[in-house]
Amino acid sequence: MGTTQLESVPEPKYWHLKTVLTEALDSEFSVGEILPNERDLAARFGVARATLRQALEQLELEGRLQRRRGVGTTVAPPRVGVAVGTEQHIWPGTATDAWQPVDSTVEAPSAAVAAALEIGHDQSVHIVRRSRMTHGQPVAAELLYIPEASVPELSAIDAPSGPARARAVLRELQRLELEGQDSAVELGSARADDAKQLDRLPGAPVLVVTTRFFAEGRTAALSVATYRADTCRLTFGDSGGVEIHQDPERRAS
Amino acid sequence: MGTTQLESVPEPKYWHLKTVLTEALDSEFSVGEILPNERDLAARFGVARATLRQALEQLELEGRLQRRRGVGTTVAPPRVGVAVGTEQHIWPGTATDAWQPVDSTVEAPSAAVAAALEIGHDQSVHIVRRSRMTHGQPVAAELLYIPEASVPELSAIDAPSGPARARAVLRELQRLELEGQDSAVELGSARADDAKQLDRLPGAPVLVVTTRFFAEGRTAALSVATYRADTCRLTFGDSGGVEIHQDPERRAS
DNA sequence: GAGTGGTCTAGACCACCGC
DNA sequence: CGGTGGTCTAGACCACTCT
Repeated sequence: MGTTQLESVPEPKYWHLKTVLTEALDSEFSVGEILPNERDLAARFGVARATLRQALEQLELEGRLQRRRGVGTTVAPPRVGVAVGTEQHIWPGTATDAWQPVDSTVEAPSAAVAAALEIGHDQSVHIVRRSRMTHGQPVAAELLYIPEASVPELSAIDAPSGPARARAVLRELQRLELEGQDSAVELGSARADDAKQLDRLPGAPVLVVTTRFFAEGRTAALSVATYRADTCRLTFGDSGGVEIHQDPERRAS
Repeated sequence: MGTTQLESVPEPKYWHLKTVLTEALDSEFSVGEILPNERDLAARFGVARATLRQALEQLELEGRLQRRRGVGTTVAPPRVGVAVGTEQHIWPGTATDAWQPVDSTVEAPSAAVAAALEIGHDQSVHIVRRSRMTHGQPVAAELLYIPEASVPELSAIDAPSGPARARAVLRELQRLELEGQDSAVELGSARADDAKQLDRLPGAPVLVVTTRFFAEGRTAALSVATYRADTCRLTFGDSGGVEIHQDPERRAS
């Protein structure tokens, strides 16, 4: 009876692997360093490649690793904090805007969008696509839904297409005075077009931030922004940077 | 050359599967209904079980399915919106509190926690464990770190242990007047203890909400709350319920 | 073309739940 | 106990990137 515990709950191999790798990342690797390839790592740990991949996938989900097909697996930098809660950073068109307009179209809204905007299913909306960059990397792709009622002066289409068109819509929208906003965050997986914009594969985990903007007593716009879950930490509130994790502090080489 | 496109980008099977299943969920299934088991489903679609599971995993990640070992796969209800942004709902001990105290200990803080609380590594902190319920289901597990300086009257330990002890700490903390707070959201995977509290397997995807509470010009407390990513939509701001998804509206049988 | 990660297979066994 | 989802294997081929 003096032995170690009988292990009534044997730990899955991939879970143990993840722990070992986490410790290795904390102590033996520096940011940007490339790991051995999956086949070598699997052999080194004496497991099947699929099992190793299960561990790597979790580590990537937690933002510790970055994997790129055809290239390799590298140690990821700490997640970047991106502000999503302060009005200044979000209300389209503000000076310190991290968003880049991509293009814009006019379409009939889906039922869900129409409901959130409190408009009829037949009233068309402007859809502005934007892209958010941080440190030269794309971190978010956004679809901004704007009822035509919010930009009444835009009846005649002056701007041809592309970014110019998007900017024209945003310029009109900016005339409204923002009265409040309302956000929700949930986990999703990247649609094919978002994935391309975010430089990820389709299905990659993303944080979907849905924001309603209120002006003139109505819902003036609806933003659905998908952020890369692996590289982003969304910050709300006054100051911008909490730097806390459950695990011990990390170090660089 | 009159044929369909040459498909220079063949869609992965699991991705196509996911699409098919999503449509089936939207049109042919109602919330709570149980799906055929994985072996049958795989056979029906003519794929290996592992491939089918890849599709199911994504659907579970998106909150469309719920899988329980030994039981089966069921159609998940829409995600519940949980408010995390309003001070009233979070500041410990408020009347309309959805949190249930579990227990409390005094420990030396990890380096990361000490840094966030701006205290020395040697000053011990109270750690209060709480659990958040919604609709009878556990949705979040929290660790609240409270420097002893924030609850000076608590030097003598009156309450024995467990929930009573936790409540005593919270009661003291509540004396402080909250001056502000500061949150960040990121994706993580559940640690073993959190997973048990959330009724999930270790490694399950969670949304980690890190909140700093400010009072008396200091960081008075630090909360690290892990929410079930599959069932929760975190809401910030005034009103509580945005109900938007990228996909068409869902229906019930 | 060589090397990487991404997809897929067919099978096995295990842990858990409810009967 | 039978049925479920969870883990694991050993192999194959594909898509991509870089040189």
